[in-house]
Amino acid sequence: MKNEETSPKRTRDPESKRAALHEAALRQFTERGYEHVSIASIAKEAGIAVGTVYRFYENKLFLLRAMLEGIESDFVERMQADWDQGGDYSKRLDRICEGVFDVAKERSSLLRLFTMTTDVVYQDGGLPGDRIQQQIKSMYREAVGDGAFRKGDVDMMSSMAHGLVEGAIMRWMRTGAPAETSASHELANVMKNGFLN
Amino acid sequence: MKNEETSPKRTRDPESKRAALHEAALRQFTERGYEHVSIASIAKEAGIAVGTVYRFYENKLFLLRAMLEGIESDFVERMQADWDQGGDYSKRLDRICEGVFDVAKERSSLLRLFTMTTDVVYQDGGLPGDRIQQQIKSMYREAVGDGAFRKGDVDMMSSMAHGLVEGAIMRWMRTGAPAETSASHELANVMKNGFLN
Amino acid sequence: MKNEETSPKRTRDPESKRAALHEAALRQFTERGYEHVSIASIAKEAGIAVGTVYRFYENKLFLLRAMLEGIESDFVERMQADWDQGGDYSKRLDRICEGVFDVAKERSSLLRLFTMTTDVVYQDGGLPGDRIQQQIKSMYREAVGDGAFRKGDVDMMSSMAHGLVEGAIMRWMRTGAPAETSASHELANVMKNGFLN
Amino acid sequence: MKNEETSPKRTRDPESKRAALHEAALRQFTERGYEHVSIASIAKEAGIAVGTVYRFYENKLFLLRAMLEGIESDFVERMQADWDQGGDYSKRLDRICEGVFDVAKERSSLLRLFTMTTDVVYQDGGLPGDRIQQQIKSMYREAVGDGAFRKGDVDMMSSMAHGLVEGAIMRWMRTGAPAETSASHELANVMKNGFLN
DNA sequence: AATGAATGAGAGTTCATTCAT
DNA sequence: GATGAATGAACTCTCATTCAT
Repeated sequence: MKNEETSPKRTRDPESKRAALHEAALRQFTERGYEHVSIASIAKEAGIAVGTVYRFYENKLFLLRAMLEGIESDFVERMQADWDQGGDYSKRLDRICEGVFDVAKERSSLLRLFTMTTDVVYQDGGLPGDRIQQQIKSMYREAVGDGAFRKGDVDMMSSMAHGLVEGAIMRWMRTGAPAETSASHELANVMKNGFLN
Repeated sequence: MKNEETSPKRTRDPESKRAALHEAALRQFTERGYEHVSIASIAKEAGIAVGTVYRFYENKLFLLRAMLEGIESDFVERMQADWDQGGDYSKRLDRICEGVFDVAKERSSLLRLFTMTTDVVYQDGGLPGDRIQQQIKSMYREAVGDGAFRKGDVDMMSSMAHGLVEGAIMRWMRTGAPAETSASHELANVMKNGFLN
Repeated sequence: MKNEETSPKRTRDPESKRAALHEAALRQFTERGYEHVSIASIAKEAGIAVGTVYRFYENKLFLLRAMLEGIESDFVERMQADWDQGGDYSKRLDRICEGVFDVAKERSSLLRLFTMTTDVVYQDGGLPGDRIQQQIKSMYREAVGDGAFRKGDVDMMSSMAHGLVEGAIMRWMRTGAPAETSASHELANVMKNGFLN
Repeated sequence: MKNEETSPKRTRDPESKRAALHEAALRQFTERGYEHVSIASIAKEAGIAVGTVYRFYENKLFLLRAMLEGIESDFVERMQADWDQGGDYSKRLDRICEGVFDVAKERSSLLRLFTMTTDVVYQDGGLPGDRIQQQIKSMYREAVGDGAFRKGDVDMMSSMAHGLVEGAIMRWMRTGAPAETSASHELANVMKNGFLN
């Protein structure tokens, strides 16, 4: 069953195909932008037929969404987990800042794609990042209830917090500097000064 | 300003044409997304011929860029002006925060477009917002030199500041709440706590 | 006839599969038109695999032809049988007219399909209906030889007779009115007046 | 302005283009069937660009319909005119039978197409030929009111009359025999015997 | 014999751009 | 300068057919 790349046709297991498809799509979407990438060109790079793409995903947009879906969850879940470890709020912020950089590192290509495709993915008024925003908001509310965070319009405060994190990560993504640990420390500091009582 | 109000279409004045073109393009780009808007449909709404669009702009992308160009400058210039009025840094931050909301308000449609088209405008690695980022960075550097701002990786710090502002404005853009003044106060507070020594 | 009614799908008996195939194809062709029905969708409704369709018929067109083939034979054979019972020509026409409505009734779905697919089935210059036409022609010739039918260009006369029958049946198919018996009487009357000496 | 076929691009008046388009479409639809003809191939034969086809017609089906539209009117109008000349009903039938063969002759290619495309043009339950059918029905009713035609289910009678005419014309279309005059006489005879009192 | 995943040619349609008028 | 008809490359998506399992 170990096909040696000799017979290009009708072989390989579905999951390796899906992986190749994602990989090719990710690379091309990131480099040229969703709208400028054709299914044909993705299929070609992935080594599958055009029709096969449509066995995996109903259409081009669903392909993009499927790829993006994971990353938002990754952030949300990691933040939740870090938060739930408890401890004082300063400690929590430290952990969360570390956590988001971890996820960003692991998923850097996808993250880049995530930030590129605003106008295409969510047409219903939703925005990519909304789930993360929600997560931040609920943590914020809890912390305010505990008297740990400064008061203010919750939506506005959590949106700013979200922007702060995004800014930090975007910066780090572009050059890798400052190193991850240092970056997460700087972020945590500003968060504490900006939002902690 | 000397439009006769008699025949709104077929205006002979080129600048009124350009204005109509921008208006139509802005509306359609914002509503349907750059890629899904055709030159023909913009031209029609603007009351000019397809070919005439190409007298104004070399191609579709140049039209978009031209429209976007202004808004980044508007922010940069306003921030610079507010900054240059001097005074202590806390005062400056107050002014700048007010200023950005002013610009955001005046240019809200364009700003929306600005945040929608990430993947289309800059393919060379540049990002929309880079000029604003630069502006923040240079102000940040100056303030650190004066001992007013906390030290840190300048790129990271200014990128976070940028994110913070963006988050605040995005929030405000989506619902108009909290009211402009209040929003700018909240932003200014977080900025002072987060970045001021 | 030994279907167990237990598991209607995945019958092992090839003929029941063929029947299911025909049934599904008939329904879908009639509803959506030959060209807009996919083999996959027929196979699905019939509860068999796509590949299995190709065990029964070489390709999609052969499937359609096979389905249609039967109905032309049905008409031809019934007309022949009714004619062969002999008696005077007026009686024969009565019988034949009854007969065609009988067949039309039994095979109404197929008949509808038959009238829908003109441009697809016969590309060689033949037309659906040609065999029926031939049958009518040979009966006509015989009746003219006997001095029972009016003379005239045999092809033209039998083609008109064919048209007359078709017109009557089409009318009846669309609404079921007038009732079968009445319809066949009206047809027989016109045939007698029109063609009998 | 008399372009000598020298510059294949961007010339010729719209009507010559539309004519070429119709001609090419008619030929290809007739020969290969609507579904097997691509817009590209029609455009090529017509000497225009694919996109130009879409300037004339919204889509492929509209092209077909536009081509067919005329012929039904031609028949209806001619029948009406012939009928309206008055005289006894026998005379009217003579005239009408001549008339339909005239139209059939003038429009023979279109007529062939008309009879080929049953399943494609009218999806709403209507059938090509329905307007002709209606026309026959209204004439039939009038003649029955005058006591000139045999009584019977009006729908059935007129549908048979329609079938008769169609049968005659189809026959004549296939080989051109018997000659037009003779063909129309035979048709008229059968109509008179079949329907006149 | 039966399956259905895989194929890829080919379809209809769109639209940025050109250029004769 | 302004126009908009014309262009044709390029797109997404479909589906008859094949063939490894």
